[in-house]
Amino acid sequence: MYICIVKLEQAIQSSKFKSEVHKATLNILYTAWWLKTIMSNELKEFGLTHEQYNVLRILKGKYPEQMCVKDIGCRMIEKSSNVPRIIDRLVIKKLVKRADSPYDKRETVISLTQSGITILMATTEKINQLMETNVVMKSNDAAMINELLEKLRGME
Amino acid sequence: MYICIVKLEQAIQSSKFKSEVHKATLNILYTAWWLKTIMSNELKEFGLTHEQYNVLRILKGKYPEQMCVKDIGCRMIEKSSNVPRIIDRLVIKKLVKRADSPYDKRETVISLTQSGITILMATTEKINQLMETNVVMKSNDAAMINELLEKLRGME
DNA sequence: ACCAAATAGGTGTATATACATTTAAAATGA
DNA sequence: TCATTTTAAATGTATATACACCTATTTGGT
Repeated sequence: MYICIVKLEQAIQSSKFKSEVHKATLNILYTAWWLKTIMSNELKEFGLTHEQYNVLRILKGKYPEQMCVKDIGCRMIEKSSNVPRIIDRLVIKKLVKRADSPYDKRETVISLTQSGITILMATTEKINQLMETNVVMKSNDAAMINELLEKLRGME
Repeated sequence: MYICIVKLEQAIQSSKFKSEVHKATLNILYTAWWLKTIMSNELKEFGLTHEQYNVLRILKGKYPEQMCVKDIGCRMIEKSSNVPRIIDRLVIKKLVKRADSPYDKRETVISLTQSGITILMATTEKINQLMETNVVMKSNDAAMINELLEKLRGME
């Protein structure tokens, strides 16, 4: 997998874009794929997928509290992820535990296990290193990206 | 599906980011998901998935020439897409045709059918309208995004 | 209290992603 | 030339995505 290609033109072998706006759309989609690919590459070593890692990180944010499936779903980057089945796989690996909620019998509450915490810490360190060395972004560039992306999603 | 949420903090219900750089990473992933979601919503009307549409557009770029499967794959935004199986579904819908290459018997060459052209034109018009009204991006903002994204993927 | 509506989680299916493997054909090179 | 390597496409499997649908609760109105 060729993840070192920099220019969009090379990456998708095309140089005719309808406009800068059209090119930016493709660039965002391509960069997201690129980011997911280099991250997944590291996660593979830990037997985790990108989405499983996302769920673990979300649980960590509330640890040691438990979270219900819906609240996890609301915090996912990709909203349509099928959280119950991602949790199924984390349960099999004993990284999280599922239990009935005592307050609402419809809810299932999820919590990190000790081994979930351990793998998450090791993984996060690796991912942070990876980002440090592979993603070239100064803080003010990042702030600019954040501003521009939130602007483009806005519609008032 | 709630696609009108603008701020990343609201979108993923989290306000503690390690840094602007970390936030930008999540923002890129979220924005790509957001873009794919609003596009897929339009494509559904035509019975197409985002990836099928991508393949049709790539074929359009060379039309009326044929393209081999590998060349299509090289131009995909998401490189790991499984092109043969995406083509399977386009063949079933009679939007593309598969034929053996006369020059290299390993290759399969793919071409748009008339009905592929027709659906592609109608779809592209719809998608363009959608982008026009939903994606707020001036040309110089887009240029800035392109510059920043290519910079962050660079590693020299 | 009771019924209708909403909500939480889970299940089913088609498609896509990620990765490994297979088969046939071409390219290479001793 | 012939054997090895490389390449193109397809296939197999586990996971994820995008939908629709189902079941058990809870909520809310009357």
